[in-house]
Amino acid sequence: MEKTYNPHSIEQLWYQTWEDQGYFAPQGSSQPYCIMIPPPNVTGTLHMGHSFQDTLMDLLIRYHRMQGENTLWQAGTDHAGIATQMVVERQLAAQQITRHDLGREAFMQKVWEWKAKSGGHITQQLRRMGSSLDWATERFTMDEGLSRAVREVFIRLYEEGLIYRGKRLVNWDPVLHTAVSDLEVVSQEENGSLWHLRYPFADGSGSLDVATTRPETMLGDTAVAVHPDDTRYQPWIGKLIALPLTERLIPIIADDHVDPAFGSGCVKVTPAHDFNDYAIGQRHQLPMINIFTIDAKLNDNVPVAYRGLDRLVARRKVVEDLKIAGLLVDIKPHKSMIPRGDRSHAIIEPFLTDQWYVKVAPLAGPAIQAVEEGRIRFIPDNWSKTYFEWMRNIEDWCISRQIWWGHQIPAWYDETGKEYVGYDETHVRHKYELPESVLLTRDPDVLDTWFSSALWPFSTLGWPDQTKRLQTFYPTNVLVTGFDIIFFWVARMIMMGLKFMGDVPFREVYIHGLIRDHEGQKMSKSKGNVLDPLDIIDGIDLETLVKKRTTGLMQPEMAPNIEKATRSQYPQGISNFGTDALRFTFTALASTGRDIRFDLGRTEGYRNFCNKLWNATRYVLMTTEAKDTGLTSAEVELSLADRWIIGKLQEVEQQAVQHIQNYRFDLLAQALYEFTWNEYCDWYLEFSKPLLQEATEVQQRGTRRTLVRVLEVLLRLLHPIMPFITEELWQKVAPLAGKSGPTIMLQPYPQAQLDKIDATVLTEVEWLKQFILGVRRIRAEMDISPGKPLPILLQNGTSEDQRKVQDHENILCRLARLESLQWLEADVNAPQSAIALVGDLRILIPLAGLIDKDAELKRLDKEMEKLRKMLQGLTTKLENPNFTSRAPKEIIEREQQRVTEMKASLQQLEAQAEKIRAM
RNA sequence: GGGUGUUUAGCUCAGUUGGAAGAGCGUUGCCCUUACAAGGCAAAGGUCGUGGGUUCAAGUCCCUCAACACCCA
Repeated sequence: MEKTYNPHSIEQLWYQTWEDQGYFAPQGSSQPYCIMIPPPNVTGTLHMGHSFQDTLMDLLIRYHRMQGENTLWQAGTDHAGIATQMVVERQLAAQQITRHDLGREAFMQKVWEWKAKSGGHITQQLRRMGSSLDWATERFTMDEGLSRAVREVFIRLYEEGLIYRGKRLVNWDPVLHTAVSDLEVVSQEENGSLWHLRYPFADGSGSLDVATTRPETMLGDTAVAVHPDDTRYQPWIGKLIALPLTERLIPIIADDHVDPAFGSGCVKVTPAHDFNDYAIGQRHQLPMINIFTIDAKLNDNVPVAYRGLDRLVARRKVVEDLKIAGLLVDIKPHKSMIPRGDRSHAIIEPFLTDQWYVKVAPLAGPAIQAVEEGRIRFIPDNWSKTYFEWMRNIEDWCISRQIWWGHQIPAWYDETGKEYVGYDETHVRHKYELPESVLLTRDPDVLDTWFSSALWPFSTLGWPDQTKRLQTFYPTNVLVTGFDIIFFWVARMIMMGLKFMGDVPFREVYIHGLIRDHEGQKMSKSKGNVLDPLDIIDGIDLETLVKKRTTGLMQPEMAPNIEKATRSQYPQGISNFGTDALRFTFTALASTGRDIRFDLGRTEGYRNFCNKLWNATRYVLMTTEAKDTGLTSAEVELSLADRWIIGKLQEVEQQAVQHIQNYRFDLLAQALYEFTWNEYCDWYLEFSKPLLQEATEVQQRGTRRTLVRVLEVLLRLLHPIMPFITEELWQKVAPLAGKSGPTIMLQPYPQAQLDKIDATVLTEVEWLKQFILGVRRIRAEMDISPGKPLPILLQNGTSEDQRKVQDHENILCRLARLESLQWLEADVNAPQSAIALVGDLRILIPLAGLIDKDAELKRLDKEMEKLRKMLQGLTTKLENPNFTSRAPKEIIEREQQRVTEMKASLQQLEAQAEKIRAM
């Protein structure tokens, strides 16, 4: 074995083997366990959020697979309507072609070609993470099968009246010319102005001032609203305004949603161009005047002078014209939230269009109930509150998009505009008895990508066919996802699952936090703080990293700052930490919080952990290979150390399973790290060294057997977190432990055998540790070289102490680096010494030539001071009659016990100090 | 404005039914000790955001306030 762990020499090879051998496929007929991958965007590349989430899913999957369950991790990607269409359009644009030049059919062909060529990028990256997805049954939301499921659901919902077409306000992207979902709109604070406009009364008796951030929309105003209790305006409610720049008269209305403290307390109401105003318009039956074209230019509903102007050009002209008319009161700087499309970066407009909707309320009821009744459990539980909050205020879901790439809506219109819904045109004609003479045109719109994602838990398994897979794996066990898409995806899957499968899509929803940078900032290209998981795995030099972060920026002026920050944060670039270290980092970070700060220092630490495990294995192999590791029936004797580490192993096995079941991956990582490093490596391997040198052959056989067996189990315990290194090492260790099999992946996950924990063994090893630590502490504090063997004297021990010293003399001498051990009678006057206590046992290290007398006195003083302080606190507590009369007996006894021990120690130390002083 | 969280060591975070304040990283010493310097041995470092309350006992339960974050409007 290499002296240093090198992830790259092992990772790819093992993944290839696993995939080729078909280990990722469900196996057997035992209890099924299934997780659906949240399908990543087919145009996407793997980011930190994915790799975090996929690590946790893979951990669960590997654990359950090792438990022998029939385990499926369903693979797949979604077709990402807008994103994919844009990618292909951009390629066409390079050849000066638009999709309209090609026509719909040819364009779709181009998209499929792109998908075949480049659509597998993210799935390749998932493989680099070690994800054990069942690739053989990978699905895509535009597959024929999934498309059939989409049509089926659409038609059934339509026939039940749960899908309808209507004119509503939607988020409109004026560049892409489509409705977009809330998730695709990013609102950010931008500098703007608040314009105060004067609206004169129609009867000339005065005017009102209104404040607005969007003066151009005044051309579509249909009312002015004030708060009903606002005494300033009460007299004018019901009066008419002569809307400036137009010929229209609009009423002054009262509505409690008006904030009297904002601006002048009067708001202009533009129901066709603002979501709040739309609601006001609904309440007051106001007319809605759409003043925009699909490009967000002013249309023919405004006076001629403004027609055809872009909204921002129109804004300047409106303001100018109002100023000329003397109706501009004031302009104040104002910060407001500006919604922009996450793809086009255009300002999104609330826009009145005909769209298809899902009537959500009837579906939401059962979905709420499923969570209330515990048929679906959120972890952590408090996310159910967020879920309920949203589900109880749910609005209808706009599912149509005005793009080409996606599931085209299965609706046809005749020449009068009447709609017919069916599987295809033939079916529609048959179903509605339409003769060939009726000209039908298909609705050009496609469905929101989330519509097909909502069906993912059953469409991937073959629905609407009642396949064996569907029967086996639905409902799935757990959904692993971020809280940001509870509304967009989780809730919709629950609704659709209940509706079409009659059962929940998953029994548990594990909500994890979102990965942020080391300062808690969201990672984004524009901030230049993005880390690419592949760069952490493979490493990247500084220049490449800088280049990667500063090219293709939306705001190129940010580049110098980004470059500076990057150079200062990663002066050496990023080292190649490997997949296992990255996975361990994610596992250790997966606590219950909602923000997770990612710090590469952690990854480095866990890379070191891999190296530790690697070298521990090297040691074990060096001491056991080609030797008898107790595989035959030859006699075996287990030492105290052997029995101790076997006991500790049972404890950590028990904890590991508990933590996985509780979804506390951070605690899992911590427990395994602690056991590996601080118990197995720091103590047990050290104990084994003297044993293997000095013990009898029967005992050595026992220790060698324990070394390999414990390591073999440990590798299995760690496998779900770190699949590669554990496989590599297991292949070497397993035969020595009497295990065989082609892969660690399919070996059983360790189960604790609690009867192997022996309390007396644990206490005895604890005693050994205290003894060794006592000597080491003096050595370190007295500046005695760690290499120098020390002669020590022992005094005042019990017969048990004497027995222990005798039994473990070689361990004590080796680990504490002792030259000699000698017992003194209690009444013998010991030479001037430094002292360490293990209970009543005094460990004396003669000062002669080694230790400064004053230094030892100082050390003793410090220790005594600490003891006195603690004693003080405990004594007052025990003297309090309230405590002694009300606290449970065990607690009181324990405290009394502590006082006794401390008093004894203090006495010993005081006597020792006295003695040194006297000499 | 409504909702949900967070506040514990220099940094990032754990902390079970209330019963001796923990880890990793960083810092400081000493050591290249035959598995590992990506290491070993040891040490320092905390009024648990504030102010109250319940209790024999509060990081933990209740209330107040403050700061910060996110979601919805």
